[in-house]
Amino acid sequence: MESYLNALNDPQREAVTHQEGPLLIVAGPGSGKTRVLTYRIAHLIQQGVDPFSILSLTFTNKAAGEMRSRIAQICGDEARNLYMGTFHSVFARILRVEGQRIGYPSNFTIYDTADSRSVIKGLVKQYGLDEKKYKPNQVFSRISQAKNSLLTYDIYQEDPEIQSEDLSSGRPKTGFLFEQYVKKCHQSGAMDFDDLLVNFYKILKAFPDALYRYQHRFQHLLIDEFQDTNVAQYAIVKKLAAVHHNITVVGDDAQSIYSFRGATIDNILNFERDFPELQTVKLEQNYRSTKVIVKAANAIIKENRNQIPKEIWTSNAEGNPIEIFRAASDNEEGKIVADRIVELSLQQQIQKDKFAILYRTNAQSRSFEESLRRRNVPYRIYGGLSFYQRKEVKDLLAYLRLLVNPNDEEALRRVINYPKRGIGLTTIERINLKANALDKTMWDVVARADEFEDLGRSRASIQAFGILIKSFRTMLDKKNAYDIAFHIAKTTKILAELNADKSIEGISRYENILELLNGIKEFVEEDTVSDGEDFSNDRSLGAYLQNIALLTGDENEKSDEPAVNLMTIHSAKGLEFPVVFIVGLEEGLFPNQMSIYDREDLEEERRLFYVAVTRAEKLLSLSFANTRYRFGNLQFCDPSRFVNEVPRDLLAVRNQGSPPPSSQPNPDKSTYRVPRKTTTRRKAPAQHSDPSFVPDDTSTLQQGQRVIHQRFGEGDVLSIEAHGRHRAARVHFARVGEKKLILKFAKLKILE
DNA sequence: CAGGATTCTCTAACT
DNA sequence: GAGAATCCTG
Repeated sequence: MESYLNALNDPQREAVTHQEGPLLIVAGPGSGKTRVLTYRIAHLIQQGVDPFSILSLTFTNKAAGEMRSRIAQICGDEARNLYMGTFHSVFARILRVEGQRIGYPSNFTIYDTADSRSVIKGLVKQYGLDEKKYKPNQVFSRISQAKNSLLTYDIYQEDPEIQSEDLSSGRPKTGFLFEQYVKKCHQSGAMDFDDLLVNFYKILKAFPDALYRYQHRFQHLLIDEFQDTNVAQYAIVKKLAAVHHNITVVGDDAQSIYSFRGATIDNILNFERDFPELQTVKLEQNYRSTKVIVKAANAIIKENRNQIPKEIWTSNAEGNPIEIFRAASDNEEGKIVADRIVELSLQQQIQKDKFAILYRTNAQSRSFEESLRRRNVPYRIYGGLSFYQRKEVKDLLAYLRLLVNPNDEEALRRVINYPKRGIGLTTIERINLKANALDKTMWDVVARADEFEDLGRSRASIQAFGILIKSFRTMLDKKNAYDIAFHIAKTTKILAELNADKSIEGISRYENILELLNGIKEFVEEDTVSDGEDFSNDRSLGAYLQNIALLTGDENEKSDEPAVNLMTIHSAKGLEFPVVFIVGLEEGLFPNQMSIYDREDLEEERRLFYVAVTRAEKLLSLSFANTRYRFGNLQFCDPSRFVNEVPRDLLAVRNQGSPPPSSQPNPDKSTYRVPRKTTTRRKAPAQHSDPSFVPDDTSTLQQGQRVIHQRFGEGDVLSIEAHGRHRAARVHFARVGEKKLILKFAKLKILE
């Protein structure tokens, strides 16, 4: 039974058999990280550690599921007792029990980002703030950032630096909105994703008995993808491990790609400081990729200034050179890639599921979908709009949410007039005002509509709605989740209404509802769940909602036909494929426009490229297009600088596609150099390209001023905001639309 | 208040 | 180019 230790190399074995105390595993891509983690957990169990006392945290559901099943393969049933899942799902589970301490019901709702934005939008309206300035998205991400750094709204509102940032971005009321948002969520019995971290931390901090309980329950902590944890996550983990110090973290600074979400590499440095007796193991041997791919990866990451020096190596075969394709357009890029997939799978008998197409943004999937469909190549898209985010699905789910938690205001707003029952916006606002005046929730007002005279003409409809929901609620204890959901879909006529729509979209909506009902049925009938993060036997409606709230999209796999994998690079993290296509390698797309002005941002993009490259086992292919549709209009693109960072002797040019539309005589086919600034061939020649253009000092630039940019022409400054440590201006240019410019770098003349 | 027409906005990544 | 938000009319 100890035989699994023989399958490991020295550092791997050291990591697996490490006894007590803190352990940092620095794991390069393909170095057997997941294997080490799973073996380590299995080893702990074999050594007599109770699986109930092991907490293992991962970053995505995908990773969690994979780990659990791998451990089950070694340890069998015992694996079921492990406490294991994503940070969010594990903490959500704990908060069902502990949330009461801070005034949350055990059946609290989890708001997704759409719900959160909707709350903020409502608040902006309610307080009469400028809806043009206070965009829900921007306010929300500001609040989210604060929460992930464990800043409360009090601190936020008192911090002079934060306040001056909000002031200069034209949103001084953000702190106020933060406060109102938190209060509104609390009143609605709802937590957003960030609250799942923040509130757990709050409880650990404020209630010593709770802290004691979890410190002693979780004797061993294991954290995967540690480089992608944020301040809140680390603060919690640190508290939990403070007594026993049995904490293993696995990470790779070179693969840190979530700083936009508050992840900070400082956590690794803090870890060494907080646990001084730390032992470190480095896993540098790559078992995944060919020598060519490993060499390319090393060369790419060397371009970054900030990194822990290390070099991955492999004893695998040299392998084929990296292919590179130039396409005239995004559509042609789709065709080239699809053709190459067909060719390879025919020539070398490669199964379709061995291929992956990786892109920077979800929007890029379309040209590949089209070309694959045209060639009858099956494919599977990961990510994008999840099943549970579709309107019709959310609508029916909102009924279920409302039953379980009537204070869930977002759910109430969603269904109060769906299907149409004559309760329009005016009436909804009236209910809201009344609720605010009485310091009650909207549901309280609806439920007691008969007591309120002044609800206008729709009062009867409101009453009827209240009675309807109450009648559904009586089913909660008697019927299972499926029966309730089906009953609702039927009696509200949602099913009939969707079935009546025979358009293509209508049919698909109807099918989605049926699929949702099916899913609920499956959930109800399953007696235990052994994979995924849920391992309780609670089959109630509340349990169902909790179960799906943190799912992302790639569940519900129905076809088992081998299919080409399409996904963003972010969601490809942790995965590997024999043949990988990295597409859309163009300046402004990858690296993304937003990140090319700041070294740290650019380095994160480069790490993302590094992650993409290291997904490939045997064959790697890069491609870019000369033109691409974005915003629905044609843009000309330069090849990504990242292409040039791949050593030339590792590259093989596969084609030159159609000649680029501009005059470039397609010079040396063996290389694609990024044109230097001087040779930039932009369609619209700059109006002010004259060398005498002398930029003004923009250190005091303010919103409302008018500026001239060399290339973009005249524009109005919409706002000044912080961008990392720099000041940035959001400028609307008459010719090219809105751009965000880092003032330190942008050359601007001030007009007025 | 509902339904249709039109306009706007967004596109960076995920729990 | 899609999907949501807003406007307009009945």
